[in-house]
Amino acid sequence: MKIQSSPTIRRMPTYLHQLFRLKMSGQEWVSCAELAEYMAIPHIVVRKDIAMTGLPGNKRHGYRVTELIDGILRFVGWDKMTPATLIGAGSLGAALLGFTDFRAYNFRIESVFDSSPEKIGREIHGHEVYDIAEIRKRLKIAPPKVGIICVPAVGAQLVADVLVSLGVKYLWNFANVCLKVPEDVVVQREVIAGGLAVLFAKINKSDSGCE
Amino acid sequence: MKIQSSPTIRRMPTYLHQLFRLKMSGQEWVSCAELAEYMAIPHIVVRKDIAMTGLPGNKRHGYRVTELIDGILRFVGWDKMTPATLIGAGSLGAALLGFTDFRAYNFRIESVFDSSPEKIGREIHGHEVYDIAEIRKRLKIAPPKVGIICVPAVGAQLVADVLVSLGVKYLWNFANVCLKVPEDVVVQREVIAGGLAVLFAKINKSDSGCE
DNA sequence: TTACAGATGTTATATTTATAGCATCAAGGG
DNA sequence: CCCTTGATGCTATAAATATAACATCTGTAA
Repeated sequence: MKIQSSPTIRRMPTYLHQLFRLKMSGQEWVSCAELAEYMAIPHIVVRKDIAMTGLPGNKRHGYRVTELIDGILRFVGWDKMTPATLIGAGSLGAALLGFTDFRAYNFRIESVFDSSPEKIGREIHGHEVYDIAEIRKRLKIAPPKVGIICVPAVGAQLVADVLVSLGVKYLWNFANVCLKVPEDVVVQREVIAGGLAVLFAKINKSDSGCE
Repeated sequence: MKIQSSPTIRRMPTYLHQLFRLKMSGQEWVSCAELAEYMAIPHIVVRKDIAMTGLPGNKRHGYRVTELIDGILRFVGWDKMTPATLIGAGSLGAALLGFTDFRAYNFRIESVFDSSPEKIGREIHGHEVYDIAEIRKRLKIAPPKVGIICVPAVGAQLVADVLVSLGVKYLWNFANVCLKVPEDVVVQREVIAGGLAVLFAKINKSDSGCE
């Protein structure tokens, strides 16, 4: 029944993404100020965030890019491989399957399920779509750690129940409902409209002329 | 250069969604406890959130569902119509076009653009996809208030520049980059991996056995 | 009438997050 | 050799958010 959102943790993927780009471009060192400027946030925030990882920095050059990447991956828990399954290969599910950064996070979507005959058997971003009717058979032996729910709201609870009964303890829920799950199951719910609400809060503030 | 995420505001769409369902089912009154139980959060949180809207409640029955809906819509700024344009009709863009709650928020996506010949001219969830090359011509006269960026990371900055030059002051950015925009332009960036990071934070906590 | 239950409203406290200021260190240039 | 610059690290404060405890109101039932 606790609440937490942890803005610090939410910023980590953005740091990572930029760090990967820097690494690719051959840059060896990076400073808090540089990351902060890219993200348009105060550099203190970046410093504090990185401090949480426990990674020491060099007082002259900042942080070594590769070390910082490893440190953040370890901090978030992305240093070890995590298997996942995705239910619902609609547009949102397809978007997730096409998200390339997951590989860098060692987050592996190992199976994809859908109920629509048009989608079953098709391949999306290299993942074959299985029939949802086969989910028990396919996941019984080795249930993945994370279940990603991308089905329409009406079917989400049913999908969650099946996943839970298979032993999946962590759910990433994109459906527009709040799921009822046992206490030992953790749900992370994504609310797209939440971001829109925040945008509107900014609109209201700037439209009313203050600042 | 400020930072804010405002968990309170992010919860509003979820309240709304549930309230719409209650309204549809004919329920007239709702209590904080009922909303809290649905969302699996402490009821104090709900009370405080609703208090922010300034809406008075009835000490016996709680809040009138219709009044609460209107109060939240007004609080977020969704009581008046907001026109928007969406750039990038890939899977993510299509998912957004299929998000039905936008109508309830008076958030209207009036035009959709893409650069891919396969998509131009097609219709997605009732929206015809226009050629991105025509964006200046089509939006010059009446630029929408909000621009939704759903293009791949490489093209996002270019799209943002065009939108800004057309007078769009608010951007909802789903691309995996931080955009550089003038000071008077507001960007709300969505980071899907952020939610995954939060999920992993919960995994680490529960796996290490504390609690 | 009166006690009670169930709801909001109010006030206070704890916790988390953001911000600011200062100390410290390390290289480079006069 | 010392001073400056630019980076991290540390400590303190401010602001936002979550939590708790208590007060208040209102209908219902004994």
